[in-house]
Amino acid sequence: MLTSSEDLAVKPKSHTLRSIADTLGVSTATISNAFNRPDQLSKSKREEILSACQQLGYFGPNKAAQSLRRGHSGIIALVLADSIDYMVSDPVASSFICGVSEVLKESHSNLLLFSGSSPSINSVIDFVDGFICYGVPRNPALIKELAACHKKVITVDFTLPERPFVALDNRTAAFEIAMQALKPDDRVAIVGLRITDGTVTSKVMGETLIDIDTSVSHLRYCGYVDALAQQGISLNPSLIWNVPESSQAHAKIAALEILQEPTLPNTILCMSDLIGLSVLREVLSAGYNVPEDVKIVGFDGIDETKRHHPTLSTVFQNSEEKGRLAAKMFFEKTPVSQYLEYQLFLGESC
Amino acid sequence: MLTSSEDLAVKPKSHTLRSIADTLGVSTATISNAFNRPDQLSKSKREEILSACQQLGYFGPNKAAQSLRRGHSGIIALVLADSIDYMVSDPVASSFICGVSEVLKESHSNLLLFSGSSPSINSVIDFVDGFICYGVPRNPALIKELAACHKKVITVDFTLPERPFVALDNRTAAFEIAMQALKPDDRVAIVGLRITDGTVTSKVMGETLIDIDTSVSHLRYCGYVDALAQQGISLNPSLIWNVPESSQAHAKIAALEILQEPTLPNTILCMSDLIGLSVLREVLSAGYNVPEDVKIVGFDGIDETKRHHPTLSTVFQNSEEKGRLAAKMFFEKTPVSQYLEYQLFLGESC
DNA sequence: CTGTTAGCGCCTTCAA
DNA sequence: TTGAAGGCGCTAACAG
Repeated sequence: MLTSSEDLAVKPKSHTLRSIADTLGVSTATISNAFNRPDQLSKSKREEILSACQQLGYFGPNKAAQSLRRGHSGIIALVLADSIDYMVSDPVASSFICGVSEVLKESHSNLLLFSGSSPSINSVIDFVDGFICYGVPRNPALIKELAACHKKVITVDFTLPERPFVALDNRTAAFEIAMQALKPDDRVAIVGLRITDGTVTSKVMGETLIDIDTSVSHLRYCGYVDALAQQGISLNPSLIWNVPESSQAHAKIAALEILQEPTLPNTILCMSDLIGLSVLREVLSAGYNVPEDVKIVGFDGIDETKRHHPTLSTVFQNSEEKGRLAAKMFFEKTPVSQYLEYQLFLGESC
Repeated sequence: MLTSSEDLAVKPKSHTLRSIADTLGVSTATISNAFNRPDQLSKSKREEILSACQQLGYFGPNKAAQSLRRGHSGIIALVLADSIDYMVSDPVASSFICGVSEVLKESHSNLLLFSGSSPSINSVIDFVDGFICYGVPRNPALIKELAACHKKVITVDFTLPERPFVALDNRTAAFEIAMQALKPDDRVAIVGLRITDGTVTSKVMGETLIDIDTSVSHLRYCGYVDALAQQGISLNPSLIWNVPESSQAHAKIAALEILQEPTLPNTILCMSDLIGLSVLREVLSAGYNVPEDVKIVGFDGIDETKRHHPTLSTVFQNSEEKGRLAAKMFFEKTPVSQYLEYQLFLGESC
């Protein structure tokens, strides 16, 4: 009596497989099996053990030890292109995250959010079963690490040698939407999203464009240029801006600079809807008419474009579905790369 | 020569502390010390080892093993009130996540996103160093688990016995903003956010309100009721709605129902800005004037309220700062609970 | 169906 | 300064 009440009082420490086995008078394997391999012991014994554990406050084998032993944890890292704070507030990125998390939930896996500007994936690599990589990581070192990494890696909207990916055909989509907007003799400006490594909004001019051939920015840029060529329009190299992230604030700067140009471009190709909407607002509030004076094209198809008037012409992509695809792909034995469907949306902006 | 090139070719397997120690001809402790305790060996030896490891492609001790041994991982779980897909798209929640992630980055910790509707925290408890809990978890079982859990737990916007928390004084804030809006003889409706456990938007009527005394919903409700009492206004119990999550879609349903009421309320107290804005839109598009016919109050102070006209009266809280506070608190040895500042914002909606 | 054992990869006294 | 050894808590063969 005394002893047992003392035991209780003195036990703030948590149980282990071993300690439980001892107090229940069975071997550790039996406890382990009770939790992990129902077929290895009688149903009655199993239930007996499980309920005893419940009573004792033991909720199953330690996951960290389990992960060490088994070599997998059920945690999947989602590597965002940029810092988490930025990505979470981007509607396109957060839709993607939603899609991923939906599938992970079904698979009883957990989501580790990892920033693409972190110094190295090594701080988590041993904890996770692999990586879903959303966009080219801001830190180029991560690209190499992910390429070399021994764990499963799925890339999204860019490619890595030998790795399965899910992506939009950004080049074709950009080409097609631009073709809808462009007329011969248009004076065109491009507002690029992360087409250089610059961290402030500015004209691109001499700067070298970001060098990942398969990056979203590169492909959309090529698509726009393809369309210009097709229409026989020459692009004035001084009318290309770069914004480092898809936000109102950055885009507004570019928009204001465009409005300062000696001759106003009459067509502005933007690499995201957030940028497109921002440019649209500024152009309107400067007193111009859209699309009569200026035509504007966005990209992504975020909800806000539908609520806003004039509506923005854009490429609609289902980011949530993209997330689901990437996550499902993660769990396939032999994943095969996929392109995501998209739709052109012809709005009132051109 | 031959052997070394063969070695290289045959080595797809990754290194361990042991294997590295062997090939370098030192003990495992030395390698471990080189990475973890620079003071335990000569600077020169350390650098020699580190660069050899670099060469070999060994990037330091396995984190999973380290975590098992040391008992901590550098991973912190952020338990969201609801499913991840929903929370990420809520501007208030995502600002909070931003704040948290910002501090975690500085502390070189990683963020595990965990859904409040998960069946149990046990699936991650052994991987993480503790929990930051944003709002009352949808699954009540988690509340108990978190209360009993042996790891560090910080709660946000609700409390758990003996656990440090960061919160807004929701009751006072709700009281104050309601006092600004209310006039004696107002006919008041309340659109509550998760004030019951219902999963669809509907009138509350007989249903019991959510029973966590310290929950946001409960406190805001009390604050509104306090203000009504103060003004001598009686609340018609059939004019209380519950929306299960702060989204346009759900709020719209409540708004439309309110507009169907035989006598239109002239003051609508909403428990979030997303709800408030949605109600505002519906009221306007039904042809009523704001605030002449109907006054509307929101809560949170999200960006969109400033861009929208008429502007919404609301309580502004800095969610990002809240996130930072919670994360900082997590790292303190003896954290002390804190209340977050807030500001009343008097808009054109009342 | 149950128990024994050898590690998973590491850290940390302790002795040399 | 370095090396040897005992676990951290668990799982998967293998015996019994």
